Amino acid sequence: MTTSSTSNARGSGRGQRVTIADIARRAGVTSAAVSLAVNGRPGVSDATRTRIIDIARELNWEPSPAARALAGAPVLTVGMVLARPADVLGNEAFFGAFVAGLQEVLSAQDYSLQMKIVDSPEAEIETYRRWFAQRRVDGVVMVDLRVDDPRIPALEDLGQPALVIGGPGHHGSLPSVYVDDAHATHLLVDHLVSHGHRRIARVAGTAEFLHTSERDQAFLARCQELDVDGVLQDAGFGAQDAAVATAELLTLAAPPTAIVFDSDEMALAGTHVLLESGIEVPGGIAVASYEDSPLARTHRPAITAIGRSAVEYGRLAATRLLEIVAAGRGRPQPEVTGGAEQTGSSVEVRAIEPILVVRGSTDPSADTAPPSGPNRG
Amino acid sequence: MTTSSTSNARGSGRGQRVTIADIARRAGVTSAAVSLAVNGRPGVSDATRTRIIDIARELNWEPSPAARALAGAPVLTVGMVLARPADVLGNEAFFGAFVAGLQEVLSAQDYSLQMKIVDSPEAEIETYRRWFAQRRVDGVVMVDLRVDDPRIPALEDLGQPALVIGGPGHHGSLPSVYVDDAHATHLLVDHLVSHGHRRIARVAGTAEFLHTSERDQAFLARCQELDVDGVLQDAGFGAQDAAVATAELLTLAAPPTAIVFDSDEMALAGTHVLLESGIEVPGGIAVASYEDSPLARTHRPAITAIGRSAVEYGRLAATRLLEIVAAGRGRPQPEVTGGAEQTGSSVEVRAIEPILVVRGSTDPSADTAPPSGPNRG
DNA sequence: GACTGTTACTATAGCGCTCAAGTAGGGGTG
DNA sequence: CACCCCTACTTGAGCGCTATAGTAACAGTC
Repeated sequence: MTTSSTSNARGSGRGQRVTIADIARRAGVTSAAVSLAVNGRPGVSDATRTRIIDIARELNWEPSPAARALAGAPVLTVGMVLARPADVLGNEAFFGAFVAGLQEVLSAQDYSLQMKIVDSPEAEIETYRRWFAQRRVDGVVMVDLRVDDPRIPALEDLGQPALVIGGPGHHGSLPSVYVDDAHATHLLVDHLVSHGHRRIARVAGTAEFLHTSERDQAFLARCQELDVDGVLQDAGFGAQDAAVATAELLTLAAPPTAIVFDSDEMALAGTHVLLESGIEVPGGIAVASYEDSPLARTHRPAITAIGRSAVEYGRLAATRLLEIVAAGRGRPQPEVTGGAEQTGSSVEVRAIEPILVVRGSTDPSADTAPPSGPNRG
Repeated sequence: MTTSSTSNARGSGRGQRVTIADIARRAGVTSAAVSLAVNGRPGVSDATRTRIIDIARELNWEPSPAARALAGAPVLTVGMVLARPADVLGNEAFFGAFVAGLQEVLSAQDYSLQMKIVDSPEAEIETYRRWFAQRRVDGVVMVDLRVDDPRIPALEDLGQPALVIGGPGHHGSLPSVYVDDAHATHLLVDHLVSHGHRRIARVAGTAEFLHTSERDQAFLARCQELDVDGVLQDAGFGAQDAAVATAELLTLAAPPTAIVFDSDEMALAGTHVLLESGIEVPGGIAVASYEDSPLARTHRPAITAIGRSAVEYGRLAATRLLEIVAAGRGRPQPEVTGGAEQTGSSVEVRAIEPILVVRGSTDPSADTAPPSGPNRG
C-alpha cells in the first residue's frame, strides 16, 4: 500500500489526526458546518454539503467516537453480556449464529457489538450499570431469560434501551423478541404423532430457563390434546445429562417410541445412548431436537430439528434493538407526569416462527440424499 | 420541554452525571488533583488521595471513557475481527473457549473486547484501519493466520499494537502466540505408532491456513523418521469434506489403520463414515483429532485429541496483548531513524505446549469410566 | 538571606465534536 | 421600502477528562 506519503503533515504524535477543523479550513466554512454536513443534518446547502463530504473523503477523515460521545451523540455500540460458564459458549451452535446475525445488521448501521462474559447474574447487572453509567453503549441485548429473572427489574430501573431475547412474558416492561416455543413444540409433537408415535418423551434442559418451562407446558398440553402419552424427563443442558436422562427413559416399563431433546448436543448424546443400547434410530426410537445445527445435519441419522434460524433471530434482535435505541433518542425524557407504569403491557414484542426440518432420525426416507438441505438463515 | 423534574440541573440530559469536578468541589481541590488521585499518579499527598477516592466512591463516580479517550488516555478496549462465514463460529468449540479466555484476562484489567464479523480479509483490514483511526481500540488480536497473509503487512503498516494468533513464522514483525503444532503432531503420530500403527492418514483442513501446512510438514517428517507410512488427504474444514475424505481413504488398496483429523467436527464426521462402513473404531481404524471439545469427550468412542486448552490459549493471548499495548504506550514513536525492518526477527513469541488426551478412539482401555476427564483449561 | 530543590498542589489549555443561539443575506409580502 | 421569514451559515460554549505549565510553601545548602 504505502499510504505513508499523502497524509502526514506535521511532526510529532503518532496520529496527526484529521479533524473537522481541517476540513472546515479547506472548505472555507466553520467546523459546525462540517458537522452538519457529514451528519446529514439540515442547515447547509446541498452544494456545500457535497463539497465538504468530498473534502472529508479526500482527507481520509474518520470521526472520533470519543469526541462524539463526549458531545452527547450516540456511541454506536450495543452490548451483550453472557453469564455462563466460559466454555459453554463453544458448544452452542445457536450462539455463534445468533451473534453473526446481530453483527450483520449492526455492522451495516455502523454499530459495533461489545461482549462480556461474566460468571453471575449480579456481575451481569453490574456490567449493565457501568456500561450505561460510562456511556459505553447505547443499548443492550439480554439473553438467557429465566423465570423470575432479577435482571429484568434491574434493567427496568436503569431506564435505558434494552432488548430481551426470550418470552413471551416474564420480560416486564421491556421489549422482547422470542421464538414461539409453543408453536415449535406443536410442530414436533404433531410430526411425531403423525408418524404413529403414541408415547413421546421430552428430555428437558435446565428448568430455570424460561423457554424450558414454556416447552414443558406446551408439550404436556399438546400430548393431552392429541391423546398420546407425554413423558417429561428433566436433565441439565449438557451432553452428559442428556445421556443419563435417555438411559433412564430406557428403564421405564413402557419406554417412549420417540424422544424430543432440548438441544442438538443433547440429541446427539441421547442418540448415542440409544445406538449403544442396540436400539435403532428411528426404527426403535425416533429422535428430534429443538435446536438445529450443522452437527445435527451431518450426523447419521441426521436429526429432525426445529430450524430456529439463529442467524435470522440475531438479525431480528439487532433490528429491534436499533429501533429502540433510536426511539429512546427521540424522547429524551420519558414524561414524568401522568400515571405510573402505564406502558407496562403495551410494549411491542416480536416472535420468530419456528419451522420443522424433517430428517432421518424421525423419518428414514428423509436422509436419502447427502445432506445439502436447508442451511443458513 | 418541561425540564422541571427532580434531578436535572440544566437543559436536557437524562443523567446528571457525576464528574471529577463534583468530586473536586467536595474535596476542596481542583479537578486536576482528582485526576491525579484516581489514576494513581504522583502529585498528590496520600492523605488527599484517599480523601478524594473516598469521595469518588461515595458519589458513585464512574469515569467517562469518552472523555478519557478524547484527552489521550487509552480506551481500554481491544478488538478482534473474524473473517469467516457467519455460522462457522457456532461450530467451533475452539472459538468460544478462546474468547472466554481472552475475556477473563481482559475483564480483570478492566478492558473490553470488541468483536466484528466480516466476510473478507479486505474488510477485516479496513476494520483495523478504522478502529485505529477512530481510536476505538488500543490493540487488536488477529486470528486464523494464513500462509502469505495480506493482513500481516497491513497491520505492520498501521504500526499499532497487534497480536497474531498463530505461527511460528509468517507473522512478519508482529508479535505472536501460537500452539506448537509440530509438537502436537509428534504427540499424535508417536502415540499411534506406539499402539502398533504403521500406516497413518492425516485428513487435513483447508490448506491456506498456516497451521494446516505446519501440521502437514510435521506429519510427513515424523512418519518418515519413524519409518511408517504417512498418507496425506486434503479436505476442507467442514464435516462433509471430512466425510468424503475418509470415504476416499477407504478405497485405497492399503487403507490406513489410523486417521488423524484436523478438528473435532471432522473427526466425528469421519468416525461416522467408518462406523457406517462397518469398520470398528479403534478396532478397525483408530481415530484422533487435533482439536478437543466436549463433543469429542462425550462421543462413543470418545475421541483421542490434542488438548489445546483453548481457554488457556485465550488467556495467554490477552496477557500478551496487554503487554504490547502497555509497551506501545511507553515509546510513542518507534524510532524513525536507523535501518529499516531491523526488529523483524527479534519479536518475542510465545507458544503453548500441546498435550495429548488419550481416549477410546485409539485406545479401548481408555473409555472405561464415564467421561469426567480433563475438562476445562 | 539569596540560592536551588522538593512537594503538593492550581490554572489553563486543549482533545474533536455537537448543539443552541445568533446573524447575514436574499426573497417574498403588504 | 420597511417588514418578516427563510436559508445558510457562524459563534461560542461545553461534554469530562488529561497534561503541561506555573506557583506557593517549606526545607536544605553555602
